[in-house]
Amino acid sequence: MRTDTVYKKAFNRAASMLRDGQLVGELPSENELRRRMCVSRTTVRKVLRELVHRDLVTERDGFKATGRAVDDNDYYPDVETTTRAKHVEQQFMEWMLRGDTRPGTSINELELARQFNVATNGIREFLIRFSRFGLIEKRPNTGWLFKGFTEDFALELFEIRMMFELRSAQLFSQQPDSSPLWSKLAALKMAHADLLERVESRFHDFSGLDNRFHRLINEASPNRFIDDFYDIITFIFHYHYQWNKQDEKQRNLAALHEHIAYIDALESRNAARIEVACRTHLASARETLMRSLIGLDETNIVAQ
Amino acid sequence: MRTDTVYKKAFNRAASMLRDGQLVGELPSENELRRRMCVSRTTVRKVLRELVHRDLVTERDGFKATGRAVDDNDYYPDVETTTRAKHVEQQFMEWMLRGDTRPGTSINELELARQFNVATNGIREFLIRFSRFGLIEKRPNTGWLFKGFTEDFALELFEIRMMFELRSAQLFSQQPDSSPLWSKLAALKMAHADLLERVESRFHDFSGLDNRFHRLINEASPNRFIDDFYDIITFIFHYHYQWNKQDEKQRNLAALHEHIAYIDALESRNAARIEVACRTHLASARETLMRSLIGLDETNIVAQ
DNA sequence: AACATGAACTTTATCCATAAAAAACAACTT
DNA sequence: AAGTTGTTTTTTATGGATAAAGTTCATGTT
Repeated sequence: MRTDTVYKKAFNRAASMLRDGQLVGELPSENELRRRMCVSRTTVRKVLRELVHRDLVTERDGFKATGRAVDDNDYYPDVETTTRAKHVEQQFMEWMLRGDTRPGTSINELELARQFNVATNGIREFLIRFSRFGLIEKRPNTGWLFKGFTEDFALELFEIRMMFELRSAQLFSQQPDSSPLWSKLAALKMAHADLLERVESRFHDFSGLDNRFHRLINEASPNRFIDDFYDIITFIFHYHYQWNKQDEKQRNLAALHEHIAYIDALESRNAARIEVACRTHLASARETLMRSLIGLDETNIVAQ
Repeated sequence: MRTDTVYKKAFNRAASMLRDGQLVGELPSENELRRRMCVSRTTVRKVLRELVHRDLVTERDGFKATGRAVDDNDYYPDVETTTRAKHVEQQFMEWMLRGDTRPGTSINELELARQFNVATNGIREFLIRFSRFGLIEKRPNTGWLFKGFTEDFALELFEIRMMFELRSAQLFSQQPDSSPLWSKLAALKMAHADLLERVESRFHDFSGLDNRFHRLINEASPNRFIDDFYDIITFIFHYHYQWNKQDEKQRNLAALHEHIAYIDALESRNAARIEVACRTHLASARETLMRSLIGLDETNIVAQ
């Protein structure tokens, strides 16, 4: 059966809106709510029904208004708001990056399905989606081959990333002064400076900034293939560093400085300077990844 | 039910082997056949059973030998040797490229499933696979958006292609003299010269050559992301030109000459010359595609 | 006419079932 | 021991069913 995660997530969102006063007194129309919550009216109605049922919203002669205060345990737990597909993704990534899955291992849909407690269909769909990341390969009628999260992979990934980023950075710098992206860049520079001051406690915020920065650079002259490639990077890094926190503060601090230099270079519009700053930053990111891959390897060897 | 296309294709292959004398007298072992036909022994046995049943192979005391001559209608028809997934692919590509599917159209899994006569699962898997081509986009819980086989698409595609190919061509030219790829390149040059002589009748053969050439260039310093990207190109061109044959001979003739110039440039190992030849060739390929896109557009407008 | 709610209908996300194909096991033969 | 064939087990490719979510239609209000 299809999960009702959409409803539950919407419900939680509605509860939050009630709690922090985004909804007071009489409720807006179903259509208005639908727009605000980005779900269909059918789902809005289901949420409303439950809100009324729990007295979080009162209904009198068809008029709905806020009811009793929202409690912490009115919320559905997080697991229940996560799609099956997302679950598969998370479990697979953990299996791949955390477990001792070695390059050359073959992946068995049925086995994963049993392990993750989903139908084989879900596994297969995930694997098809995931195959674009270059880490697995389909062999028809037979299964999938795990090629390994290896040094080679990192090198190939960064080779492309370097090409794309150099291209985008140069194009970015060639924009007219009138482009609104310049002020976005300035804002981002400020955000970097801010974070730098609070880095001791907030170094986790870096990854969001990193993402915004690299996406901004691509915005100047968009290319869907470059965007897609950046999705791969984001995805891989998200999961990899989620389970590999060594030196995180250190790493992020260094990257912050590199970004600032890189932004300065962009603002200077000096092609050579941009190239240096860009190369420096990416080379450093690559080294960081490579180092952590070797770390991973050793962990696995020890764990065996 | 799963189709038995693997078996039927294997059967046809076995029939061909019998027909053109690759199998005479006593048959090799099941394992040997399995290896030659790239299927499991289970399938080989099924094929053998049917061959015996049809007297194409005789069996006496467990010894099998070739039997009566193979007839044209011993073969299973082509449709029956094509996987459902492949069918979906073909029908979808036709629907997209041939029909008057306009950018912005939304794609409905259920409708396609009915139209192509397959389960929705198959459609969905195809769409997930196809989404990497940058022509469609998934909107969760809602469906897919067809972004259009447009000029933008072609431009973005060729921008990346240019970057990749320039990179690969330079790296190719920097290989040591001892690399076996040089002789492969020489062979390919010969094949081009050959084709050039017979171009009047055999111009269709160009696309195979084109593929071999561009893949060879990538072989010098492989990168999985570049390979994957080349898959996109191959796929798109395959279907696009399958239904768009205008000027085919003309086009291929021009491309043949460009290839030869490009190969000469590679052999000269002169970076500047390589860059020029590569750019020239790709620019021309891009123009061809763009022209045919405009043609497509007009056809659609007229057809409406 | 523009918006609300209710109800009916359609499509997506998900699970389950099963024949075909692959892989593993077993028992022989050279 | 290495290679055969026969048998059993496992896995993949595909179809089918259904609750949840989205969309459309109908009817009623301001």
